[in-house]
Order: sequence, then structure tokens, then C-alpha cells
Amino acid sequence: MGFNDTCNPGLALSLRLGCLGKQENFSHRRKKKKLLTRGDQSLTLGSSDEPIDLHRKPSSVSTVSLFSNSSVKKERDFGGGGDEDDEGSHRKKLRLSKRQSAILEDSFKEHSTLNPKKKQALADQLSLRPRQVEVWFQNRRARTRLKQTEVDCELLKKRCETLTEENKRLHKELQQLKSWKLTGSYCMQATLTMCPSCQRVADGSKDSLARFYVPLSSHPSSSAACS
DNA sequence: AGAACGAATCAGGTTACGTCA
DNA sequence: GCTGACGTAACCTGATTCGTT
Repeated sequence: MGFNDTCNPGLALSLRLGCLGKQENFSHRRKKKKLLTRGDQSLTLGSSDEPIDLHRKPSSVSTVSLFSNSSVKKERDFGGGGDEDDEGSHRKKLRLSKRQSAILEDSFKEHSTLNPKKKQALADQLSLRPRQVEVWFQNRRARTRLKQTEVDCELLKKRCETLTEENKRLHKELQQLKSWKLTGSYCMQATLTMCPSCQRVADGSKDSLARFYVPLSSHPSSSAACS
């Protein structure tokens, strides 16, 4: 926490959803071809140095679907378990060490997406499976988005509050002007004349109307227009 | 050339474990 | 010791892109 998550201020709440990574990260994809088939990756049960990873797409009829949910999960989750304890009867959630987290964090700061090379390098460096590095980056990006969404939310809230306040104030002002008009007190008459060319109130002696006041010197259609 | 397919990766959401008050 | 809240690793699902056939 407390990293450069809020480096993108502004209200791009919805826009950002589509722009983070999705497209930008495909350039380095698919460099290798079928070195890893799905079977190789997911169903090789401990036959290589890459631990069990039974996690891909149970939508098709794969080995995964042959197990019950929970048993698959346990096997999958436990499969690998990092470099430490590989024994145990149930899933043991790995807790990344401070060093591992720090290195991942540094790497994330550099670039929030992974390419296969970087993934493998980090995995090697940290004694983790590439899949774990991948998951960490996915979760990290999700956290970043969540945090940014919260920031955006706060900004919108504040903006909403100020607009509500302004709206109230304008209503009040309008009522006041209406009442003046009804009571015939036209002392403001001169100050409320609308300029025909710029559609603004041409003079504003009152502070509340000052924002509509256009200095004659900067008026588009010469100084005579608003007199 | 273009359709079909598979692999890789993503976002968004969920689950489950570890930690702490 | 128990419990609920919280953080987060791991997972699921659907979508997208791209290389291969």
C-alpha cells in the first residue's frame, strides 16, 4: 500500500477500465509456439520440475472436470506450494516473504505487466512458480484499479457536493431575483440587463453575479455592445 | 485469403487461508 | 481460545489477441 497507485488523477473511471494492459500487453505474446500444450501445462502431475497446475479452463471436458470441486481445488492449490513445504494433506496458503513482495513490487513499479521472460526471471529469482508470479501481478493490478476507483469515487463525491451547493445557492438567488421583480423594486434593473450578443448579464455590481460579469475591455463585440 | 482452432493473457469476480485486534 | 474483519494468494470465467493449421 501507499505506492504510486494514484499517479493517474482525474475522473477517467470508466475509460480506464478498458485501457489498462488489455491491449498493450499482447505485443510480446505467443512468441513460443506449441512447446506447452494445455495437457503439458495442466496435467503433468509432478513429472517435471514444474509442479502440478490443474487450473486451466474446466469448461471443456478436461481432467479437472472429473474431480469434485473441492478435491480439485485442494490438489491444485497445494500443487507446487512454492519451494518450501510440499507435504501436507490440504491447501496451505503461501505467504510471500517480505523480500519476495518487495522484489515483485519493484518490478511492478517498473512495469505493471509481465512478459514471459520477465515472468520466468522473477520466478527463478524468487523461487516461485511462473504461475505464482503471474497471479501476483494480476492481483496487484486489481488492487491498483480498486484503489484508483476509490479515489475517483471520492473525487466524484466531492464534485457532487460542490455542485449541489452551487445549485442550492443559484436557486436561492433566483428566488431572490423573482421576488425583486414581483415587488417592483427595480433598483437592480440596470445591473441585470442581458447583453444581446453574448447572452450574459452585462453588469454585476453584486458579488453573487460577478462570475457572469464580462469586463467591457474583453468583450467580443466591442465596448458599446453591453452598454 | 480467410476460417477454425488453440494457447496465452487479461479483467473482474470469488474463494479460502493467515493474521490481527 | 474464539471471532469477525481484513488482506491477499489462488482460482474461475469469459473475452481478446495472435500464431498455426
